[in-house]
Amino acid sequence: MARRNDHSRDEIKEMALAAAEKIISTEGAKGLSARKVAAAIGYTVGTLYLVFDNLDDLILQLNARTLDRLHDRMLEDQARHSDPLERLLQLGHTYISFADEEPHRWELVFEHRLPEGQQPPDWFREKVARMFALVEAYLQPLASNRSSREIKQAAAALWSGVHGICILAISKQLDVAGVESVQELTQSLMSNYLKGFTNAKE
Amino acid sequence: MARRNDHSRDEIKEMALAAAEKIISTEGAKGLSARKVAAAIGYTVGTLYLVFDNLDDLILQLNARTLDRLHDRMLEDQARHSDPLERLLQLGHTYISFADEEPHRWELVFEHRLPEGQQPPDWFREKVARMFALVEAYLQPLASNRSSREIKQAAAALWSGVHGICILAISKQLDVAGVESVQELTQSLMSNYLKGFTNAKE
DNA sequence: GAGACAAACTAAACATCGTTTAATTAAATG
DNA sequence: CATTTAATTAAACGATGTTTAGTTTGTCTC
Repeated sequence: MARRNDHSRDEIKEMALAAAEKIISTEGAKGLSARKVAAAIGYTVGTLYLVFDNLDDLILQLNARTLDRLHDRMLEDQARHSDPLERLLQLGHTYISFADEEPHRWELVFEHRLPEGQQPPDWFREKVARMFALVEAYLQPLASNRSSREIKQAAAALWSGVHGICILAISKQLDVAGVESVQELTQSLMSNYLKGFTNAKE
Repeated sequence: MARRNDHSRDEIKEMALAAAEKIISTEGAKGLSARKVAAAIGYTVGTLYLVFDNLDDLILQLNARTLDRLHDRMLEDQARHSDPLERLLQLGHTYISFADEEPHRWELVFEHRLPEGQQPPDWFREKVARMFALVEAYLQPLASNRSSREIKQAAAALWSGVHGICILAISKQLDVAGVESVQELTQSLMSNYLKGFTNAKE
């Protein structure tokens, strides 16, 4: 059969991404395959390749959704606080919580590698940059005496740190180090760093 | 042919790991395959499966070597300093340098995932724990007033932070954030955290 | 030294994977 | 109604991890 047109190209894309998300969530990155996604939405692999360039493209778009959702969550959770420091700490908390709730989906964002030499498209890189910018924005009022370059760097340091905790926690390597509470570790990293950063005369 | 016994099992293992290391270094994780390793050492896949349980086993042993080498480098570089703070900062520096020089090999250690539900063997987890212990040991003299639990947590925070920088740097996501020098970022993370951690009354 | 056993090694197979191809079907158009 | 055109599939290709059965060869025993 052909030209069924039961679904538009965009609809198929949406269905495929939704199906892929479900597979990832339950089976992890290794469980994802083109045929599995195709079967889940009642189409064949061929159709999938009509809508996506290849599997990397599909994964990239899936990761974009994850980043969007994470960004939304971060903005949402901000509403709970008005104190600048509290808001910043909340960012870290939300980041860890999200990764904890959706480990496989979060993992895929940061562990998927494009073929050697190939870089993610700009629209993807912007979504990552947006998260940095969020940290930067909330850091600003805490360090008004610092240059924008210093604040940029501090934001990068903070996010990298929280990100590192996230990764090690997900791969269970923090248990080895005797860490009891990941959230507590995150708060300690952030607040100690901020103490050093905001008080330092140098 | 059979029973050539040109090489002992251990020799084959050594050859295979060396070949795998070369493949990883030049082609990255995706370039690694059982057949490629086998061909590189003049044997067949079957022989490889006589010496390793499976590819995951091979990769695990390869990663163990990488961790050993990293640990050695860290100990070596320590000799350059006597000041405790300098030594601790040097740890971070060495970690970043190593990852920068051997990105693919380092990446494989922390991005390789065993099948769902399966955990790395104890001998592997110990190698990771050893690195935490190193940080902890050099942190001790800088925070003698802190409890061992607090020092453990601070060591975990420091290592997670440096680790996070490493990962984001390798996947080029720090460029997006406008970071110029990864080493500078690392030093800033560590020293600001330490300022906060060692000065804090709380 | 001949024969038997066990171990080393290979070739070939299996199922699965990403991706491409050609063929087929059905809607849209004239 | 005939024809074009686009949607969809079935089938194929080469590569993957892993297993299987078979073949070769060193070593041990008599």
